[in-house]
This record gives sequence, structure tokens and C-alpha cells, in this order.
Amino acid sequence: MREKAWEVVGLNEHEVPSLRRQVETAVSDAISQALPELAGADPVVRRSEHADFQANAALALAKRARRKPADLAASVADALRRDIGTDTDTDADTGTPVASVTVSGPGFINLVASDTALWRQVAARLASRHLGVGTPQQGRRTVVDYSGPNIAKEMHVGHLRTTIIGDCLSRVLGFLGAEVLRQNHLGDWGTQFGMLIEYLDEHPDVAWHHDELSDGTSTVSALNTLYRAARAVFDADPDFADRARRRVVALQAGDEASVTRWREIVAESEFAFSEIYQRLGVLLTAADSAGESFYNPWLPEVVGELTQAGIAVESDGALCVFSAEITGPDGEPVPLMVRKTDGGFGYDTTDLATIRYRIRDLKADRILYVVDARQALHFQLIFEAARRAGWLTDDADVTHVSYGTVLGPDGRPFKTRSGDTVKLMDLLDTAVGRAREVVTEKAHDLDPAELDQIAEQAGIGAVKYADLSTSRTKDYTFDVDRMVSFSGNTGVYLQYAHTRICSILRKAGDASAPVDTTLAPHPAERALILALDAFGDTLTEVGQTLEPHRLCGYLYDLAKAFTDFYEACPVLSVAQPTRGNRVALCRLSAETLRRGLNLLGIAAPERM
RNA sequence: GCCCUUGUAGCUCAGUGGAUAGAGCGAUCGCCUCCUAAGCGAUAGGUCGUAGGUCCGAUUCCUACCAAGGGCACCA
Repeated sequence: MREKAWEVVGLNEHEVPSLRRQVETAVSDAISQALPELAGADPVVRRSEHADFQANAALALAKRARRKPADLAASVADALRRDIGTDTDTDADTGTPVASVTVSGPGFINLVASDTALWRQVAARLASRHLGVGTPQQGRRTVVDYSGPNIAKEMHVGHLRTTIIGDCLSRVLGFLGAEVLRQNHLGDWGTQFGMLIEYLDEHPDVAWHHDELSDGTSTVSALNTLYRAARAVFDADPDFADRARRRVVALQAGDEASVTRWREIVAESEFAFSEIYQRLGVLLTAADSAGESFYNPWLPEVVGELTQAGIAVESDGALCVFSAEITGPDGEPVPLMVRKTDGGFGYDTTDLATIRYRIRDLKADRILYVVDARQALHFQLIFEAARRAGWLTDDADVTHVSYGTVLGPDGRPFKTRSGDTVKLMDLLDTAVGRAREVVTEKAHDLDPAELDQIAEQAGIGAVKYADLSTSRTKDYTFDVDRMVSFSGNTGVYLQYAHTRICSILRKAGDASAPVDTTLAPHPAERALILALDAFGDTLTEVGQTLEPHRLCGYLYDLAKAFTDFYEACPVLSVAQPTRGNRVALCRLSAETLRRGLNLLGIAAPERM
């Protein structure tokens, strides 16, 4: 045996192919050898309950090969065994990762990875800067449109999913090498501002700037209240309603005083949003804002282009783009309304200007709209129109990353008892408050400041994990108690696993011992290594499917695998070289969990 | 009327063209001289909406139906 001990010297940039990929290659090669006419067929390698992996290719290929699946499997298995035979004479670095092959059932090929290969993966990932994860999204310029709160309105639970899912996808795609451009499509334009500006002007005494308000009241909260007051006056007082309408016209015409006041409202609102984003650990900043008003200057040009191309046509006094694919209840094509009868522009036009800008000016290769599923038809129409206009071509990939509605316990869209939506800040306060109770109760000699910080991290993490861990497309039932529960499959479970590892590593002292690849791993070690090794494959999948819940599921499985290891394999009390290998496993587990949590946008405290 | 999404354990949800469909919560019973018990083990709980079809094999793919939710012109 010429096994070399893997020394971790500085980090390299190497991608480390997973064992599963290596096994796929080995099985593919074996298929080519045993059955040249079937070369290139999918080896159908999966994780297995009966071995480390199983290859199901024989079952699928039997008909094409006109052989019994079991015979076919036996031939492929023989070819795989020949590789194992030669491996003892060659450098282990390039040999097959497979140690044994058996055929069972109707033609399943069960594959066990070699002990050496398992430990080699651990060492190689520890030595790599990105845990050996590759960059399949390298260089892909990806616009991620998410969050999109409305100016002068409070963010509520309805904004949670778009904000958190969009942020997670930004992080994952960025980690996989994409050039991510975050875009916050603020609702910062519309007739409601006329009313609000007029009201503020007529009541100069009311406080609403963030530096005038008492703690616990946000600018948007104050503006929200003022907006409702304005609305009430608008409905009750025809003279005020007239002045408000004139104010809309003035604002749209660029009247200086009105525009200044509008800018002030936008800036104050963005200040409030940034407080929420910071608390949530969301990467969005004011630099990512490109709201509806940003596209205003281009709307006439966009409409002109569509009209000139004959795509937009006059209908009942309005200007519309009629879908060639979809019809409405009357059997007629469904329109996008690019100019209303009164000459105004709605959000159809804004969204067309937006997609044109993202392709033409931002030069996006991929655009993701993280928006409520109810807008599916709208985006279908926008994408269709953009194609017909020639803005959107096959060079760009545009996806509506839709997600389900947040429902209350009654299965209806979520509202509080009073009929209002739940404010996002209130939800976060509740979650952090509950977390503080638990942290206080369990506190392991933490000072008050540390306790506060951990309560914050656990509470916010719980809310985010609850949202990210369920599949995107389904509606989901909002339940504060479940969201802020800290046992079972929750964000806290992952954080807790991480703190336990950190505790071991603190006590282990210098953790840079080399990995001994000749040791036979304990079953719990084997399971943990196989879980750790699948990190990159999981991320690649998330990058393709745009489904963060797969990452949550993976990290939960990983944390469970670590917990099993923790229960079964003492680290500090065993002798070398076992201790060194277990410390290495702890290090890789901690780094993988930390990185995984980071990609979910969840903090990974070292103690709790 | 047409289109989209969803029906899996009491509840909330994963899951896959393949071997015995999983997890958490809730319930019952256990486990801290031992690296953090926010943990672990065990028991209980299922005709994977219904009916057909494709397939060696379907909870997974296809069709129809049933049920729930959503969407389809001047609000965004």
C-alpha cells in the first residue's frame, strides 16, 4: 500500500468531484466495457439503503440489450471488479473509489466505497477553499428580482417569502460562480402618493421622519397611519380629493416641491426597509433598488417600439398587446395594457420596460423573478411580449420563480384577528422574544450581551428556516408557534449541531492533524462522510431547480448524520490516529454547516 | 368556459420510474458520573385524492374525474 497521508497545507481552488460522480463514471466505464453498444447510457447511480450507492442501469437497459437484467448487472459488476483488481497496482489517487460490488434483487448493482476513497474526500474538501464545490454557474450574469416592498407601506408576512427565497438563491448562485445582480423592484410610484404628499403638506406638524419618532415606531409605520388618515379625508372631503388629484398631476409633471417631498418619502421608507433587511440578514441595500419610478422615463419609448412593430394595437381607446397563446373568459386573447384610455401607464408597461432594461442594459444571461404564484399569467404575457418584441431571445433564460401564498390557520390568506396583515417586524420580535426565553433557560454561562445576540440569531434563523424549508410552489400555512419552535427540523437544530462541533473543536486545540486514509470508518463516520460529500451536488441542484428547500433538507440530514456520529464516536477521548480523523470530520462538518447556513442566510453562532 | 397550482401519517411537510414510502410536531415509554439533553432511542400511526393507461416495475409518467386554492382589460 502506498497511501499517503493528506497534509492540509494552505487552501487550494480545486473542485472535488463527489464520490457519487466518481461512482457514476466508474459504472459508465464498466457499461462501456461490458456492453459497448450501450456506451453512454445513464448509469442511474443513487444512494442506497443496502450499500453506499446502487446502480439501477441494468434494469433500464435490459430490454435494449435483449438480456435479463440480472445477467446484465452481473456483466457490469464483473467489469467493475476488474477495475478494483487493477487498482491495487496503481496510484490510489486515480483508482476507482469502489471497494466491492454485488448484484441483488432483479438487477440492482450495490456499490460500497473504499475506506481510502472516503477519507480522501474528507481531506481533499478540507484542503479546498470552497469545500471542493465547483462553479457550474461561472460567469452567468443573473438578475434576481426579489422583495419589492411598497414605499410608505409596512413590510408584512407577505414579503417574507420573496425576500428570503430571493436572497438565498442570490447567495447560492453567487457561490456557484454566477455574477448576481440583485434588483429590488420597489413600489415607489402611483396615484396614492398624490394623496399622501398633499396630506403631509397640509399637516406639517405630524412626525414621520425616522429621527423624529420614538423607538419602536418606524417611518413606514407612521406613513402607513398617515396614509390611512389621508384616505379617510380623501373619501370624506371632495375638496381635499380634488387637491390630491391635482397633486398627482403635479408630481407626474415633475413639480419640484412635490417631487422633493416624494423623494423624501422614498428615502425614509428605504431607511425602514434597510433596518428590516439588516435584521433579517438580507443582502439587499439601497444600491440594489430599481423601483417602478426608475423605468418611468422609458415608458413612452417602450410603447412606441411596440406600436411601431405592430405588436401593440389600439383597443377600446387603450393600447394593448394581445397574447397569441392565451384567451380569457370571453374566448378572446388576453391583453397586456401598455397604455390606458386616459393615456397613463400601468405596471404592464413598467414590467416590459424592466425586462427590456435587464436584457439590453444589464446584459443579463438569466433573470429570476421571485414573485407570488398568482402573477404567473402576468409574467407569461410579459415574457411572450418581450419575445415578440425581440428583446428576449434564446440567449437569455427568464424564469418566474413563483411561490405559494401564505395562509392563516383557517386556510385563508393570512390576516390577524383585526383583519390586518401581520407586520414583519412584529413577527421577528415575537420569534426573538420566544428564542430569548429558551436561550435564557438553557444558558450555558453566557453573558447578557451574548445571550441577546444568540436569541436574535436563533429567532431570526427559525423564521427564515421555516419559510425556506418548505417547497416553494405550495401555499403554506403560517403558524407562529411552529415557526418559532426550536426542536426537531428547525433552523435551531442546525445551529445547535454547529455549536456542538465548535465546542469539540475548541477543546481539541490544534486541529490540523493529517487524515489517515487507511482507517476503517465507523458506520456513523461513513454515513457522515457520505453526507458531507454530497454538499456540492446539492448546491448544483439548487442552482438548477431554484429550490432552497433542497438545501434545507440536505443540511438537516447532515446535522442528523453529525448527531449520530456525536452519539456514537467520542472524539477527544480516543487515541491517534482515530482522534485526528474525527477532528477532521468535525472540522469539515462545521465548515459545511456554516457555509450551508450562510447560503440560507442564517447565522451560525459558536455557542448557544 | 379556459388556464395554473395543490391533494402522501391526527397536524405541518419531505420524497423517488425501482428493493420495506420518510421526517418533524403531537401521543406513550425510556436515556444526562461521559465532547452542550435546543439532543438520542423505542412504540403507535398510511388503500400516497379516485379510476383507467404506459411499463418488467407507478406514490412518481400520461389521460379522465373529484376536491381545495388561484388567475383571466384600464388596481398594482
